[in-house]
Amino acid sequence: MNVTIYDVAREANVSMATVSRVVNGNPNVKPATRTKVLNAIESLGYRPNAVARGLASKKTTTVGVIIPDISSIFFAELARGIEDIATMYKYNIILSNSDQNKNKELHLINTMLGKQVDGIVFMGGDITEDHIKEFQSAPVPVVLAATIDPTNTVPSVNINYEQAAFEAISRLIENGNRSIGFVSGPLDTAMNNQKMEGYKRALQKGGLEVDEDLIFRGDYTYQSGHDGFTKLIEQDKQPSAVFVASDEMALGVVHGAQDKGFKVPDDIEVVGFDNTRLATMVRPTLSTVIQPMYDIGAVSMRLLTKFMNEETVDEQNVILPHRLIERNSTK
Amino acid sequence: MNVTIYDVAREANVSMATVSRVVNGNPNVKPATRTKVLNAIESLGYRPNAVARGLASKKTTTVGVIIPDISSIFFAELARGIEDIATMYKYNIILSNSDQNKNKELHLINTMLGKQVDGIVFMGGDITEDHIKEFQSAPVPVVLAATIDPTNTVPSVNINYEQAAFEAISRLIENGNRSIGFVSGPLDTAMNNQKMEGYKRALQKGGLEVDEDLIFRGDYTYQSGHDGFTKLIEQDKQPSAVFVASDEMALGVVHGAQDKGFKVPDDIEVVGFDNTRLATMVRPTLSTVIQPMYDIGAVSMRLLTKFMNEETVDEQNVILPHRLIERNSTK
DNA sequence: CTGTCGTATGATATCTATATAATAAATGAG
DNA sequence: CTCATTTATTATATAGATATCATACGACAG
Repeated sequence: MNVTIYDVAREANVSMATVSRVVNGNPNVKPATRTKVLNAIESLGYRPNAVARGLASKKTTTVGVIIPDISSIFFAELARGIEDIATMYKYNIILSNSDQNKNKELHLINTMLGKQVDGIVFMGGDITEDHIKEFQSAPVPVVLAATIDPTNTVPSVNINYEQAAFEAISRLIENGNRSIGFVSGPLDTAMNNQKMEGYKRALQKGGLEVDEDLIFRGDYTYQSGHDGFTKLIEQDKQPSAVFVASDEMALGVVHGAQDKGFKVPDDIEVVGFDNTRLATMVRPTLSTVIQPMYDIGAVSMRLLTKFMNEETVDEQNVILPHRLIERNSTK
Repeated sequence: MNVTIYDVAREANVSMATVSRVVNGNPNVKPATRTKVLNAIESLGYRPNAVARGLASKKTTTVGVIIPDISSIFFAELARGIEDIATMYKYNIILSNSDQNKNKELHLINTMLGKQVDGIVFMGGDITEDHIKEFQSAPVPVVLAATIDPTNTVPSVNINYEQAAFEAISRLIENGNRSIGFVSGPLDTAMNNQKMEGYKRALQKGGLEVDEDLIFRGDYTYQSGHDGFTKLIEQDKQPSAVFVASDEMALGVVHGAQDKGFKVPDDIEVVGFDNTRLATMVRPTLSTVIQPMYDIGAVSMRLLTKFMNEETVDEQNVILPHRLIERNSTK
């Protein structure tokens, strides 16, 4: 049997209420009593039972984190941002992978609510009405990280994907490219649609036509980037530049080009997205859109703490700054 | 106020005990009663409170996972293996980063035990006596994943790092290399010492001398691999091959070599370690030692479930197979 | 010296389940 | 049809903390 608050109380000759006060740093305890209790705690090796505490106080100091895939370099970085801030505010995180499967996502939300988490950070792809209903009926706050709710109903932290894509493409147009391919992510998410819109808007503004043959729908993997390039280069209107929706796919594009004898950036310019650590691990190093993943994680967790503490929040849909960094895969 | 088991009992005109039985799938419930209860649960939207359940049953179906850095591609893959098996066995995981800081590690263990986790998967570097003491006095089982306890006291899942390094070096010697550099990880962990021993044993067996100038101590980052190569190539006895303790550093070595005008593998052969996804994302693709990270995670979690269920375990220190995969960074 | 107020402490209800023992109902044997 | 057994159900203790309200104790004002 474990040592409980009651054992400490007996050992120190006080009531459990007093022990509780000492443990929780309540100031209304005589220093002498405090010492007595502290000694008892020490000598018995007492460690408060967080489960009992959670039941009595209705706070678990635990937050749920739902993530598509922790083994993805992108989400892992986000998760680290979340966890660091959680630790800073004395929360622990329960982390689960959803694989962006809607049923899993909804199920995980319920499991976590059952575990009485004090809040949830959600990362996913497609936010449906069912998701929103679930979030709104949840008894605790929910924050979306790097995840777009088209209705802007749920608090979230993102960058402006449309604008970011627009800027990247505009830069490629400035460089003189007249035919620009796009290796996209799966088009069932609002985030990817925003990138698509930015791509199209930039082309239009630059007086270029949108050619559906120059758009390849990848799945974020290196291999799909490689495949994407192969596909694009077969088109009549061969692209002289490719905008890619993630760095990992962009590496695939770079190597796909090199494997076919193209020189990057001389024959083909490539711009990635995210600025994961990968971007500097290729030759040539990758020009990419900086998406501050760690910060998005950190800011969403911080935002969540505000909701959990019932602090006032002036803007519940945070947009963090992005930036295009030009390395050696562009001219 | 939330709906509790008591509300359901009243609604269904049964006792809370019966509701509890239905919820937990106890067969001793009349089908008619079961239906009545299920309807009440449905109509009230009852969701069992896992915290109360945890307090009463002393089981939380939650396990703690202590990991050096979730944003590392290596550990992220391990974590995914852990989480998948945890999910399979209906456990959730509380995940925390330790940065391999001993105080943080010990503190996290205590926090998690306070939260009444049913078990712990621990990943770290240096396992000290303090760690072992902590693990042994813990009221729940602990399993080490990809982490070596020199005393073999604590259950663990690893590969044989010494043998793996030995084989990699032996292969390089077979290829005719007489001067082989080693870019190591930090040498304060048993794992890295094992790699070092394998390196030395292979050299000795091959009749080559161990030259401390050909050993560079990196820190697992790409940059340190790059630096490592620069350093090694300045030595009198220039290496014609480099064995690197991680893939990320190996990429650094490959690019370091290329940046200095060396051809890989013609001038310099490079062998990495781990076989992370990075290995196929470089040109040339990286020859490396396959360490099955996902499997190590999965097997350690599976091992932990056995301990938690008090099943018998025949071998508590599991060694998984490794293999050298030769790609294009070696001849 | 009494009454009041703030600080320190205690007693007890409460949180929401499970576990256990007691009881009631149903089933089967003789 | 009765009694023994098995199955179904209830009542209640319990897990280990916090929250709330009550009480005791000094200090100090009047």
